[in-house]
Amino acid sequence: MKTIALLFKLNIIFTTTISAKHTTTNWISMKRNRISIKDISKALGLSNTTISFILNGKAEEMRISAQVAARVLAYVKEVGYTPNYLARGLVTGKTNTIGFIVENIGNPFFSQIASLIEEQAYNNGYKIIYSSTNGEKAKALELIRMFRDRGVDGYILCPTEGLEEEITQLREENRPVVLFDRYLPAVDSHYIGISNEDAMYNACKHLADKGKKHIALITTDSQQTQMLSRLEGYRKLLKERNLTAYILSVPYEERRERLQLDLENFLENNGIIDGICFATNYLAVGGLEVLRRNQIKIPSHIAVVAFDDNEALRLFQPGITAVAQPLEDMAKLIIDRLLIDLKLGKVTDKTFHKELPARLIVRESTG
Amino acid sequence: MKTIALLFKLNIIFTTTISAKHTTTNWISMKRNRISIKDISKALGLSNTTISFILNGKAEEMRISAQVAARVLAYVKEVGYTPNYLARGLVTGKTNTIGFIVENIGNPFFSQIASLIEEQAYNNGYKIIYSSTNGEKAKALELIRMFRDRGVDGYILCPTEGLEEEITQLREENRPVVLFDRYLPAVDSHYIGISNEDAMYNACKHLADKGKKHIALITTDSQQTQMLSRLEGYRKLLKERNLTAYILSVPYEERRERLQLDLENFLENNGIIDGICFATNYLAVGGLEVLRRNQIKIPSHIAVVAFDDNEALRLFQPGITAVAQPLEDMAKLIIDRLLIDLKLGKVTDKTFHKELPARLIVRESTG
DNA sequence: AATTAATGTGAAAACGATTGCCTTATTGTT
DNA sequence: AACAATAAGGCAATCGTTTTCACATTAATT
Repeated sequence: MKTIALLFKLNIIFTTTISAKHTTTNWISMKRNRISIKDISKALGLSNTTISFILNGKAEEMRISAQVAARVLAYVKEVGYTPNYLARGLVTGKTNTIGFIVENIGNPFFSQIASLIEEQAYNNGYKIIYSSTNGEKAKALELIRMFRDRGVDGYILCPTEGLEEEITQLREENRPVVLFDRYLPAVDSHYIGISNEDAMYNACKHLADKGKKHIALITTDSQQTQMLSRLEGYRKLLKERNLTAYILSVPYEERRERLQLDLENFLENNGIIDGICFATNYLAVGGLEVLRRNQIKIPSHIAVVAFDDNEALRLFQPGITAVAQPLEDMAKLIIDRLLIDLKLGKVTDKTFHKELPARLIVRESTG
Repeated sequence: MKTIALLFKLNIIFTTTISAKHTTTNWISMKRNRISIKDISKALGLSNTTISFILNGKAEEMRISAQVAARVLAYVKEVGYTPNYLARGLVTGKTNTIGFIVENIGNPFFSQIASLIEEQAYNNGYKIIYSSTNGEKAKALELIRMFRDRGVDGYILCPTEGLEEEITQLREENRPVVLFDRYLPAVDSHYIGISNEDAMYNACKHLADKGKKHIALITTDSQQTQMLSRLEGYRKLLKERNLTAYILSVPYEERRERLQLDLENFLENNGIIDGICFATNYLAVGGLEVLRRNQIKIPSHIAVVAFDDNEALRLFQPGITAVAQPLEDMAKLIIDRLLIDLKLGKVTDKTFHKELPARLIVRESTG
């Protein structure tokens, strides 16, 4: 027992610090106040070259004397110089920026992996520029081009369908690309994902092993590879157990609006269903709401398995068994792979295509 | 069922362009293949100036003849020229980029608002660079500086404590800043948030109205304004109803690890508690797990209200009443405000300080 | 016819780095 | 003493734009 209560001082701590600086310039221009290499070289009676070499750790290599180097570094620290990345990028063609394109950053799956990728990128000196496609090809294309125009060094993409040409193009231009979550069969590119077929197979198997005979798959009609593989996994299990398939395929474009109604109809028309696999997280969340509204008992009446795990599922009562993707591992592989190409300065010829195993988190204790 | 397969012509479109320049270098360098203004002016027998003016819509203003303009635009479209933003940024000092700093993009509250902000920014021609502070001042400072070095035009910050000087500095340099979720009392800056005190007051009131007499607040020891205000709201209601305060203040730094144990102890030592307000979303999620593990009946034994609404709470059974922040409105206000300063080219003297009302979503039907 | 005023363009200087190639000591060799 | 080799740094071009002037036509004015 500790904590509790406490006095909360409404802190006025900082009032002193605020006033002092920038008294002379009543200028209204911004940016002009930043110190540049030229300022440094002038102040120290050296050349830009020398400063630049020292700043880039090439002092020895370029035979700059240790004293000069020390003097420069000291001065740089003193005046708090930091390089202008735009200028540097202009000449080097590198920006230390990675373009990160997801379907929707508001989706927990993407935001979590984003969080992990961001951290790793950051640790390697890279910043992230991100944007969401909402699954629209047009937006995705626009984003890729915009990123290119801004000189991002590499791309992490959750591709929409129809991006084949553009991605091929990127690779031809020697711009490192890593796809994740899904890939494009017609394009040879690095890809990190999970073994969706196995994962879904296991998920369904779990239901079957619990004695469920009429297992449905709730999915979308999108042709994204991860969805197709999950479908395959479902099919495989059904075939193995000689079960009938019940598939509800919600139109991808209207997945938000239609899910609820479509699912209700589907269940009504297929009263025999006693198990459901949701092929992705938003379907699971929306679907569980429907089940609840219709007072369907889980898992006795219908048992449920969801793809992707997250807070919502973790807290759901009764426990929902879920397929958890190894987010940390994926993030690490993605970044590592991208960094290899980035360091190399060109796209490697052999593409890396890795599918990690997913983990089935069994939650319902009661059968 | 359609698609799949297709033939993707491995386009050789660019091979011509690539060879022409830098023939000497049999370099494998990238980027050199992009067409520049200079290429255009050369090809069309015009000057860079003319091209630039036309491209920037200043053709009329600069009295470029309509025919020339048309010719240039046609050619530009034909060769698919797009400007190099780095070069442009170097001279204009603008990058059309907004730095977006949140506590953790993996947190649904932040990722959802990020999604909304991104969309609005995008519609206004701005891109987002984002990063997470994890609540650490040092990381926040580093990020702000990194963003500055990259020449972002404006900042959207969810500030940690201790950022007063840096933010003041930004404003003095005329760099637009908008804070959200919380603000820094010692700094005069734009801020968009919700009326936390009222929101928490109403949340607690809801519990009190349901007859709860021993209402606890689960919060952190952070001095962030939004947390302090929520505490005030809680205090206000208790005072009004003449109730005793039960406050569990989890150390902010160890909020993940300690919450569960601290909460269990807290409840054990205060068996009389019959209502709980969670001051923020991760506390609610973690806390509800504890309540469930301890088989505490909600709301009959302990009634619960959570701050922030999200999928997890929406799905939780029994329904958990929650304080929902008006994310869309906040996002819109944030962007609008930032755009005003951005268009203006300088920081407006009067700061905008807006607290939107939050909505209490009552969920438990049974009392 | 000469001057002025529009019109349309272009030259060149930024912006702030990076980098290939020089220049000048200084030291070492024979 | 003459010359090469090395050490320590500097010059200036370059990246791709934007933007300030200046210049060259042509049309209009007096």
